[in-house]
Amino acid sequence: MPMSGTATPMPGTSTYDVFHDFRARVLAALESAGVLTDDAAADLPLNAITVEPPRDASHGDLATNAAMVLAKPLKSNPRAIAEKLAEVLNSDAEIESVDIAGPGFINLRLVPTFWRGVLARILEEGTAFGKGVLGATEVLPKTNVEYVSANPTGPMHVGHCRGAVVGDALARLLSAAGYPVTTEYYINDAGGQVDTLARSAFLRYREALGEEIGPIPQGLYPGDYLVPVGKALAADHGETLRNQTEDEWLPIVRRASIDAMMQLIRADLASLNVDQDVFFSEASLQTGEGGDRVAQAIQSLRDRELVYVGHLEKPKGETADDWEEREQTLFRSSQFGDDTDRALLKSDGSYTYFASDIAYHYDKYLRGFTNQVNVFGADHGGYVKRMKAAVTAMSDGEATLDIRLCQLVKLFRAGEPITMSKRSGTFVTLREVVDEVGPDAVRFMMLYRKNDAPLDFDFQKVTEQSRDNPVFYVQYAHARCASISRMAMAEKLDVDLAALRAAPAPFEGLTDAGELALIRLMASWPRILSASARQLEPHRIAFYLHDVASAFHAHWNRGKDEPNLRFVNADERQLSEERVALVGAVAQILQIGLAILGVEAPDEMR
RNA sequence: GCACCCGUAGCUCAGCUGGAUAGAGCGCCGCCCUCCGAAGGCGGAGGCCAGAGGUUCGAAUCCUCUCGGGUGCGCCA
Repeated sequence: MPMSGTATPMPGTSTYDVFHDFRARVLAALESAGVLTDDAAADLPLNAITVEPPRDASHGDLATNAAMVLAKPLKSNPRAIAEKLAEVLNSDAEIESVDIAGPGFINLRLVPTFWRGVLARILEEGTAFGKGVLGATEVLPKTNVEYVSANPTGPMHVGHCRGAVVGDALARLLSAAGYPVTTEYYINDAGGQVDTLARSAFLRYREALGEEIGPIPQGLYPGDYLVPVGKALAADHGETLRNQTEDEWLPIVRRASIDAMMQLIRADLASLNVDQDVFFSEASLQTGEGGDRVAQAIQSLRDRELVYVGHLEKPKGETADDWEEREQTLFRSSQFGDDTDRALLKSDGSYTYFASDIAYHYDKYLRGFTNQVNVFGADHGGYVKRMKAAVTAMSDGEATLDIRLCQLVKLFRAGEPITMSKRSGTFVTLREVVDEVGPDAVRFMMLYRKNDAPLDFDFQKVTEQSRDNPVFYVQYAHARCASISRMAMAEKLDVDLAALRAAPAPFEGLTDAGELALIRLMASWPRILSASARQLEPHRIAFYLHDVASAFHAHWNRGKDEPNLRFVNADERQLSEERVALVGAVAQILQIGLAILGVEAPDEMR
């Protein structure tokens, strides 16, 4: 086997992580160097010891801060510790050189054989490489990712797009890292807006029966998408609804309209390759089999003495000119970090949206989700504290809620901003965007930015086939890999991975710095995946893939000036096979990463 | 007024939850195709990390304040 002795992964780890491996070696070296004694170790900040890639590759392959971290508690100086440590590390056959640099960094350079062994390992793990990194070393909580949750009152618009993509990628990311994940859409089908929807649809129903309805009155939804709903109602119910009172027809029309809107929405989501596991109805919280779940959730807060009747102070904003003081049923969210307590009941005694949402999150907790993640638009930022407060309160701190806010997306066409307004009808739907640029471009661009940074989306740029366009750039790298494999086939190369791995000195032909750099970059994948999942930051995957693509394109181009570096060379069959295997590994990493982003990895882009 | 987010190259943004000389793309300047996909690559110029204090071996990163931009602010959903 290529990996000898100490190179075995950490116990229980299913995927190979160089950084874990060498962190363990550093800790072991600290012991044998006499730096760590059993009784001293307990008090030392061992968790702060990291093994990372150095910022500048010229420093080496790996760097550790161990000496700097330990210097103070051991009342020693970093260099002294580093020197002791270096001596031990130097005896590791897989470490080529140990350098002490800067304030006390220890830089390790590993022997090329080691990196070739890593390549063998990566190829052996295949598309499972990196999978479950976090789950292998700890028990991960049952996780629920809720996203989109747009009101079921019409088709989705671009504003929903980012949340949909981020939520979906987040779920894929967490799942890849080993979390048991369920994705969910919360249907807001209980508020006043669905009654408005029903009245709007009822108008379309009368229209379908031949009535002249004229312009759609203010306050109702004017969109054409309700026309088919009206026709369907006419077909199903004929004249009967028209002769009923609103109390009679409203629930019927509402049900039908919501169902129709959810069909629209789910089709929109499907066009982006988004499909949640669970669609949870807000209305079912009150009318479902479990009785009034909202009342139960409020009761659970009451049991914790977190509900009271009181008054809120007048807010300072401009919005409160018609303020009048009222007595309200309130939740003590301020005990959990919120700015003020929040209302659970309206003055007419009905539940607030917040109360329903508490019940919904309580329900998720009762279903076992102690790790909850919500993706919201930035305009719901004010809602974050109270919701987190509620989850903490109801679960007595057992469950955590993370909320990712997505900032606005600004649309451009060739650098010119596209102004959107519902009034003027220049209102861009999600479907229009996907139809024009395709799901891959939409998804990648939405993920090629931190979710809390605003995003400019230029229709022209994202369809451009050039390196300006990161979607294309990464996909092109994959297509290029595939092209090389085709070339290898044409040359009748027999790339037998098992045989290559089993060779006495696997991949010994891979000696070029560019080849080894690619292996090193690929070796950092588990680290990228775990950091990305821990931080709930799918954009890191996108940037990493861009790095991989860049390193690959760069190396590919070197083959133009130096033909001996080309991957496929008919005269060097063994070497070519090893290189094609390397290319296969690059393609594999790109596939794994793109799958998390939900973007295709095409074999051709002609 | 308060809360949350943001402020990094001319522009758009990364910066691995405190590490070494702060990076990439665009734009600008100069190069590389009888060659595995030039739909690509290489090199150059370009920075007081908004500002001021603080924490420590070490700060773009953490804390405080100031300035500037965004979002939101009693029963809507």
